[in-house]
Parts: sequence; structure tokens; C-alpha cells
Amino acid sequence: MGQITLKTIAERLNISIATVSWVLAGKGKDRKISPATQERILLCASSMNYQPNMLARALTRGVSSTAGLILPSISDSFYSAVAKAVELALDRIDYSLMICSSESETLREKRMIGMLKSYQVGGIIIAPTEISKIELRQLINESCPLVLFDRFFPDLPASYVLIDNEESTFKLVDYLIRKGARRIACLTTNPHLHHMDLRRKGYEKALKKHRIEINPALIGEVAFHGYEKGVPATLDRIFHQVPDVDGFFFTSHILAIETFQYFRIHHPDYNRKFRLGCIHEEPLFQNIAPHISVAMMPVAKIGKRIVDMLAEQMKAKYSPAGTPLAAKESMNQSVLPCKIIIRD
Amino acid sequence: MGQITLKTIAERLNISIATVSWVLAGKGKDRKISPATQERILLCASSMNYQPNMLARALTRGVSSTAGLILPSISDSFYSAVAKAVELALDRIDYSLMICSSESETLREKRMIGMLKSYQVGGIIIAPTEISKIELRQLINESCPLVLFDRFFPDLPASYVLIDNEESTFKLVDYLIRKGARRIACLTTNPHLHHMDLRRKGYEKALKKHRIEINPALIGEVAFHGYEKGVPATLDRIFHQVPDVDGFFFTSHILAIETFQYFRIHHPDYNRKFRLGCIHEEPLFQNIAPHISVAMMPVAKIGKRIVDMLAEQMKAKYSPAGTPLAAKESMNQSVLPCKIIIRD
DNA sequence: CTGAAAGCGCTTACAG
DNA sequence: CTGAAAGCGCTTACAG
Repeated sequence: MGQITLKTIAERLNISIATVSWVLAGKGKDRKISPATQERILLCASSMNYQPNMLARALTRGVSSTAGLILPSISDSFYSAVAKAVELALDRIDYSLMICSSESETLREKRMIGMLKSYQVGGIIIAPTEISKIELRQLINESCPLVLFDRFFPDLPASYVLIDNEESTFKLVDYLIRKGARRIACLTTNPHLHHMDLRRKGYEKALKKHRIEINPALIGEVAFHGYEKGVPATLDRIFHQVPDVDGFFFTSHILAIETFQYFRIHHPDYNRKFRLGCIHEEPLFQNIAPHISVAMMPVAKIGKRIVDMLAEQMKAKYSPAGTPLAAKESMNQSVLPCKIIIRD
Repeated sequence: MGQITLKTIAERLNISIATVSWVLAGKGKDRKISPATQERILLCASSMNYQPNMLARALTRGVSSTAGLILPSISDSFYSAVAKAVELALDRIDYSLMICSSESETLREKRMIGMLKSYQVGGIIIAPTEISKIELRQLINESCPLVLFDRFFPDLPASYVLIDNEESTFKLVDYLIRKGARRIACLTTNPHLHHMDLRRKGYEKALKKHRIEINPALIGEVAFHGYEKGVPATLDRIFHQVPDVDGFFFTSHILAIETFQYFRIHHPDYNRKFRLGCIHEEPLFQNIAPHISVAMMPVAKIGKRIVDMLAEQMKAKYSPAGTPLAAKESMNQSVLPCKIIIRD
């Protein structure tokens, strides 16, 4: 029942392992191996249902045809949607995917990177946590194909795929204001991450445009760890300090979800009372808040773009002809627009 | 900048690769290697930040310390929650996880199984699609450590972790009836999968208990592929045939989500009009349908149990002492109860 | 046209 | 107490 290897086939056909390897690699012609022999090999391989051992192949080549994906949380709807898109895109270039969850823990993330490297993955895709810059810089130094997404560090010379954080936020908040909201709360998290900073900037820009003063009491920064408790506490504070708050902008769907649960109990008439806007949409948002405006994450495009970038770097580094791109030229930074869905 | 290998360390210390390997494997004492040498090796390894090449290790051992997980869909909230639980549990036995999505396509699933095998994973965890029995039987024959979950085949001698499908459904529907519903629609999918069959049985059992005749017009079987369209069509039919339907039972959250979107448009007063029950809960259900009763999937326990079973099989098969368990003795079938949340 | 051989990095009987 | 050597399954210069 053992594994079918090149050796199995070679012995069966009384030829060398090398020849079998060449033919199965599709290089039979280049090596001018007789069509007859090629035929025999191909036939035998498929009849025995030969599957190359990827471990051995990767070990010889120095790299496997697997990419690694590190997410802050697998069970988040945005990240898992990206995972799916990435997997489908990798499929088309015959790459497998190893998905890992950092659980937003720097230490875990570090371990995951090490693990992926020890499996000699062809490249790494990561939505990084806070302090991971050192590790990332290391990867870049080793010219490991790398693509960041969602989150990024402006001073890190890496490829990344982002959404137009500031612009989308601006459009959403601008709309809330035009619809009459004047005291719009901004719920956000992970303030040390640049993309959240940009979203907040977009919020402030919209206020400025309408000459509304920024009220710090309306900003709710919720720590990511334990945000399930943090959101209600923050909302309590906001309602206490600004009882006539009339709008809410959420920098992330997870904050909106917690808020809706809070609203259900404390402000069941929230749909009439507040203007709402959110980055990313959950399927049931329309039921819960028919008027909420959202920035739709271009998930499929994000996945596609990530894989395109990674493929380019991998090709440059691993293909026999290619020369690894220097850090600078391999940098490829993509900012994708969100579709803004205005409701009401 | 190259990889640090055993050779690097051995040359540095002027000893053999073998000795380094033994010590780093923690078998220094057994081999009676002098404490001094051990010390030197350990120190050198950690100072050089040595990481064993998992590819090479797996190739020599014949098996890698990675498990494979095949899900019908990564982006489904239940499956991604299980993925997370499995990953965390595997962590504790120093296993990595390779997550793949079959997208409910048999062909893709088959490919994924082949891929995982070609990476010599230690074991495979799978929520199988319809026809995968042949592939699964193959895995069992090869005594590949295997655990099914969520879905299963009663005549397949495999380990699995399930929920108490029939019982939980019975409890939910029984409750809907006791609360006054008499014409309860049952929305279901994937009828060829046994777990869905069991849920339907639970539904029928509850009706029988209350001497309510089963009305086929109230059963809505929605094809899994394209269920986003299938659900509204099925609901149209049900409302047409049984205009006074007064309750809905959903065998899966994805059906409930689609239905709520339909209700929003066609029956905005659904919360007053219908009794509702569902297997699995989404975070926002309470906002959309405050009275919906649900069976909570014991996700963490499912993940833990899966890994326990897999670990047992892997230990038996791969540990030097162990003898692979015969198919029968390795079978380990776990049915976990759901917590029923009754609302209203 | 085809094969022998080295090497990827590791583990582990075998030998001393 | 430690090392030389074979082997996992593959790829690929090198040789003929």
C-alpha cells in the first residue's frame, strides 16, 4: 500500500529514475527522450495514480509550492472571506495555502512566521499585528516573497494591498453629515495600526469639510483584546458625555456588531435616532439597520491582487531565469477603492 | 543569510551532525552525551536561532507534524469557528494546521485530499461533501488518521464528532409547538447528507409527539449550490401553498440568514407572526429575531474532541512503540449535545 | 537519447 | 561517549 514514487515507476519500466522525473516534469522533449518511452512513463504514472511527494520536491528545490497566510483571526468574516479569495487565486497557479491565525498575538504571529519558514513556503501573506515590524523586516531582508494586506506600516518597504481607508471613511461620514447628523461618534480600535489612523483621519476630514468641530468625547477607542466588553463601556461613556449624539461611524464591522447588541437593549429606537456608517458589511446588517451606509470591501479583488503580487515576487526569486527583485523594485502597493453603499 | 542547519552547528562546534541531532531531539541523556557537549550544542543552537527544517524532518520520518483540515467553506461562521478551535487544540500538541476549502465540490475535495497526502500530513480532519465516501474509504484502508465532523456516513467505519442532530432539533421544534405553532415550515439543504436527515427526523418526531400531521408543503429542501436564490424561491412556494404558516425551523444558520432577508422585504412583521428556531446562532440573530430559539454548537468542544481523536490515532500509528489501531478499534464516535437557548 | 550521482536537511540503526 | 553512513523522494548538473 506504500507510496508510489519515481522509483516504483522506474523499476517497473526498467529505466532510470532521472528519466521518469524528466518526463513527468514535462521536459521530455528538451531531453529528447523517445516518444515511446515518454508514452510508457506517462501511462504508467497515471495508471498507478502517481502523486509526487511535495515534501521531497520542496526539499530539493529549496522551496515548496505552498503559500502561508497569517490572519489576526480566522473566524472574522472579512479575513475568512479574504482567505477564501486567496485560496481560489492560488489554485490557478497550482499553489496550496497554509492558513494560520495569529489571534492578534505578536508572539503567536512570530511563531507562525517561523513555522511557515520551516516549511519553506514560497511566500507569506499577512495582515500583521502591532509589533511585527521586526519580523517583517527580517523577511524582507531575506527577500522572502511577502505581501501585507489590510494593515500595513508606511515606513516598511513591503508590498501590500489595502483599501482606500481615508477616502472611503470620508465619503461615509460626509454622507452622514449631509443627512443631518452633527454629533457623530467614531468607534475605532487598534489605534497604533496605520489603517485605523487613516480611517480616523477620513472621519476628521469630513467633519472639517462641514466645519464641525472635532469633539474628543465622541471618539471611542476600544482596545482590541476584550472589545466585547470594551464597546459597551465606551458607549456608556459617550452617551453620558454627549447625550444627544446623533450618528455612529464604525471603523470595523466587529464594533458595529457589538454596538447593535448594546442598542438593542439601551436604544431600541436606534434606527430612527442615529445615522449609521460602517467599514465592511455583514449579511444581516440590512435587517438590523436598514439605513446603515457601508463601504464594501472588494474581497475578491483583494485576494486576486495579493496573489498576483506574491506570484510576481515568487517568480522573480525562484524561477531558474529570474533574479530576485531588490526590495525596492519588488514593492508593489495597491490601494483598492471600496464601493460605498448609501442607504436611505 | 542561508538557513541554519544541523550542519552549520556541527561544523561550528566541530562535532558530528548526528550528535547535534540527538541532543536537539532531547535524547542527549539516552545517548550519554557529555553534559558539556550538550550544553555547547544547546547554546549554539539557540544563539543561532536554529529552527529545524520541517520538510526534511517530515521526509525522513515519513510524516509531518501538520494536520489537514478540509472545510466545505472557510468563510462560513460555523466552520471557521471550528477551524480556530482545532488550530488552538493542535497547538498544544505542537502540530500545525493546513486549512483547505472544498467549496462543497467533490472534485476539489478529492484534490485537497491528494494534496494533503502529498505533504504527508499526520492526519486529516474533514467535514465531507456528498460523494466523498470512496476517497474516505481509501484513507481508512491506508489507516490514515482521520476524523470527520459535522457530516458523516453512518456506514463508514470512521471516527467522527457530531452534534446530537435529532435530539436538538426535536427540542427546538417541540418548543415552537408548545408555544402555539401548528404549521411549522422546515427549511433544509443537502438532504443526501445524513446529519440533515437526522435534523429532519427530529422535526418530524416533534410533530408526531403533538399529533400534528406532516405536511410536505411545509418542507423546503434548498439545493446547497445557489441557495441564495433557492431560499426565496422555496419561501415563495411555501407561502403560496400554506399561507397561514406560523413557524420556521432552519436546519442551518445560512438558511435562516437568507430567510431573514426575505422576511425583511415580504414579511416585515415576521417577529410577531412566526415562531422561529435554528441550529447554530449568528451574533446578530438576537437583534433580528429576538424570539428565535437556537441550538448552540459546542464549537470549542468540537475542536477539542476532534484533535483528541486525531492525536490518539496519530500516536498509535506513528509513535515508535505504537501499533496502528485496526480500523475498528480506532473508531471513536462522539455525539455532543447542543445547548438549547429558548427565547420568549 | 539515457543514466549515475550528488545533494536538499534530517533521523536513526549500526559500529566502535 | 561519539561518528560514519544510509535513506526519505525528489531534481538537475554532468557525463556519455
